[in-house]
Amino acid sequence: MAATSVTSHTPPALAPRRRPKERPAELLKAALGVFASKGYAATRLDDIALKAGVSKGTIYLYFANKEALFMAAIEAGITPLVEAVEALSLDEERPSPERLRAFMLSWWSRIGDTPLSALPRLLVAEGNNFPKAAQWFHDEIVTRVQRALARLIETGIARGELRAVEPMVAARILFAPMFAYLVWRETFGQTLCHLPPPEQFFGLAADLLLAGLVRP
Amino acid sequence: MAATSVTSHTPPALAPRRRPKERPAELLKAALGVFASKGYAATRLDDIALKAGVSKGTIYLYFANKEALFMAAIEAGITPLVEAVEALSLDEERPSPERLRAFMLSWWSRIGDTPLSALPRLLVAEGNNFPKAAQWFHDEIVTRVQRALARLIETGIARGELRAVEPMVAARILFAPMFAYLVWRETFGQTLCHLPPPEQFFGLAADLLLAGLVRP
Amino acid sequence: MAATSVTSHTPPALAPRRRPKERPAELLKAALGVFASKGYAATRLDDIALKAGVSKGTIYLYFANKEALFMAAIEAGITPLVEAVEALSLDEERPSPERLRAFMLSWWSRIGDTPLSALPRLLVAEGNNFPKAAQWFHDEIVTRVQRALARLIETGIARGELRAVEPMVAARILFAPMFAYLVWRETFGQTLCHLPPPEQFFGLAADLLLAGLVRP
Amino acid sequence: MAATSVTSHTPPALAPRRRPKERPAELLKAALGVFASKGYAATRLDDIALKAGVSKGTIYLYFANKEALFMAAIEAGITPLVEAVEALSLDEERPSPERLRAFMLSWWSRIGDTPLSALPRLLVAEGNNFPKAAQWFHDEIVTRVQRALARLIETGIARGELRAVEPMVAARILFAPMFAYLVWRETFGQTLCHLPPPEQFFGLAADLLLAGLVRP
DNA sequence: AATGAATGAGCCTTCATTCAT
DNA sequence: CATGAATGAAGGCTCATTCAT
Repeated sequence: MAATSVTSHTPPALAPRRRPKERPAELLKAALGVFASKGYAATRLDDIALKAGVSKGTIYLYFANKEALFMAAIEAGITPLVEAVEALSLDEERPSPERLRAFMLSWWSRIGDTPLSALPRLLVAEGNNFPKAAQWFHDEIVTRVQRALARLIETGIARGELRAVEPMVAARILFAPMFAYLVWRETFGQTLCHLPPPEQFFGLAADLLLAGLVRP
Repeated sequence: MAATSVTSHTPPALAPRRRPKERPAELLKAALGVFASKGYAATRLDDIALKAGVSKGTIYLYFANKEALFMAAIEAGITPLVEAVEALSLDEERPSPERLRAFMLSWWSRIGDTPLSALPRLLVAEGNNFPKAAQWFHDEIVTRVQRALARLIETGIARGELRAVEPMVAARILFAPMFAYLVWRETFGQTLCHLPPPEQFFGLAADLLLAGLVRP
Repeated sequence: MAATSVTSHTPPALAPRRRPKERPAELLKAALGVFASKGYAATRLDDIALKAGVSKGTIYLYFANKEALFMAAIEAGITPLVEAVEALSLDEERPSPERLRAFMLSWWSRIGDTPLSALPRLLVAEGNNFPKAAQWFHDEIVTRVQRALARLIETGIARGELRAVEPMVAARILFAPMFAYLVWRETFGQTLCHLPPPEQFFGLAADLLLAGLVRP
Repeated sequence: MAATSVTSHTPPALAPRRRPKERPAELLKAALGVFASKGYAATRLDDIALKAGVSKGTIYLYFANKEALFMAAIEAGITPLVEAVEALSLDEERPSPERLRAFMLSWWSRIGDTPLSALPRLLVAEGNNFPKAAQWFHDEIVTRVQRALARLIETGIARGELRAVEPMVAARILFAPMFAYLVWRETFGQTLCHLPPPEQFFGLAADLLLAGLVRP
């Protein structure tokens, strides 16, 4: 009837499972996992589809293209990360040194030791290729943690518990061990690079830094 | 046709002629630059060839394939980094607190503030895809810095200048601000993320951490 | 809650409800429109479904596949075209020159100036990919118009009104302006290609051609 | 060394033949052939590459993408077509009726009966999808033929050989049989649609139309 | 009957790799 | 040594087709 090669489509084979409402979230979760593990360019949509238990074409029912999926996955990762950051221990009743120590430890248990920890390394890796995403991550997460720490320090100074230091700079410094420990573990693996256990690391970090912060 | 003397007088002309001996090094430099900026998968050999002022085929005269070029570029970046690390200030004569402060500042001026700073971020980004390279970088660089710091601390403890802390763990903690500051600047840019100037940052970092280390 | 009578009074509402019997025809109409506008390969079933106000899957309730839909759309277009051709002015009473002129003008008003005009161009475009359809169109439409013209000429010759020419060849020649005008307008647009208005074009065409046909 | 699936390229196999200077023209010729036969959307770059004796990737060394190749192929087809049109018989010495007849016949031998004849049908088919190309074709070819015919008619009128008719409209009408015969043959095939031989067709067409044009 | 989510083959496009010059 | 034309495998994306609901 028709010319050769103009029409020649073969039908699907296996039965599809339908969960339209959950699909986007499942896809985003799978996407974030693969992106975080391989990076943007090395990730094939096939991998994501496979991980999500879905065919490649399904992705395009929910996302315009690879980049849109990436950005959405970042967003889907940032949201709970923001929540986790906001939930970090900030008990105002306790003295400042205790609060700082608790903040560090709760950072680890609520973020560092969870799947949320994949995001920071991903954004460090893709920061150059996706400046918008990097900026966004910085504004939403890094800045937020830093501000929480800075407020904690300011309160401590106001209460006379801490020395008068520049709060935003000190906050960066307090944040550095938290960030570095997480990135190291994500990049090199806990054991491969002989990272001390988190309790020991954050315990000593708090000891050392607080000694400098606390008013004699 | 013309008198021999006439033509033979024409000088060797402006023939600076490329020096094949330097080719590999030029390629590696270009490669490291592009890899560090875009990551492994997003880097095209065309880009590297263009940056090196060479044709794409030339790369294959010196390297077996993209991966070999990548590994060689990493190696070519690690070597001067190791040298820079070894050259970090370790003046044994001065008291320990001064030595630590000097170490931090010389880290910044000799590494953080130089093109060498591109490498750590690249390896954080590609750690998952090239575990061998990551391990290698960790062993050669991270461990080396850490050991230098640990030795410094051990000496300080032995001299009675510093409190008795676990040197390797304390070294990690001291290294964290150095590492974090560098990664932040590479990823988000000095100004975009409102990073304090290095002197202020490392100055306060040394103050705080030393307060915890120094024996009262 | 509310009185039964109140709610039960609400009328059967505005439920004009689709009439499944007309579905296939609506689909064919939509299909022909899109196929004619974009060609077979560039047409997506989505477009057709959208235009028909139906979901994509519905198409498969009535047609085996895209090709079957295409052929059916062609057929659905050919049928009224055949009818229109058969209805073209053939008043045997009038003298042959008048009959020819009337034939041309009624071609334009009954076919050229209606949606039926989309079909010829579509078949010119897809003739190579769908030779069966092309042959079919030619046999049903082109040949029919030609035969009508040829009969008209034969009668005129028999009556002594027209010169003795090969009727089938002369018919082709008379058909050429009709066909060309239609294709030009469909392809380039009436105004974009500065086509003269149909009355002028067909008037002059009839003048010129009849001068050659009519017996001096 | 590297992570699985990050790098896994296999080398080419067969020896490439190098004719860089002739490549673009070969590609354009092959492309025009396939596009004209199947239409834009149904044409696969593989087909073109195969026909040009080249691999698919080679196309992208010379053309940005499928559409650019299409437009370039059109252009490559239009150029010789314009030349052929300009070379159509316009011998001013002979009387106008002879000139018109010669014009028609030379149209057929120089264009209709050559590979150049593929282009008009292609542009009729793709006119809706590529309006720019259609407009271009119309301005370059259709208008040019029409103007040549119109000038011929004007001269004939000025010489008193032809009746006073609107030259541009009459030109369209004279062009119609030429255009229609070509499109019919391209679409339905010479024999399949019982097209009379060109000499007979154009001979009678000239007879009929000239009878209307020539001054009694 | 109708829907629309899901599928997967296929096509355009890229790019690491090769090789004749 | 160096080039750059050529290759072809792979990946992003589309869309005809199916099927559970």
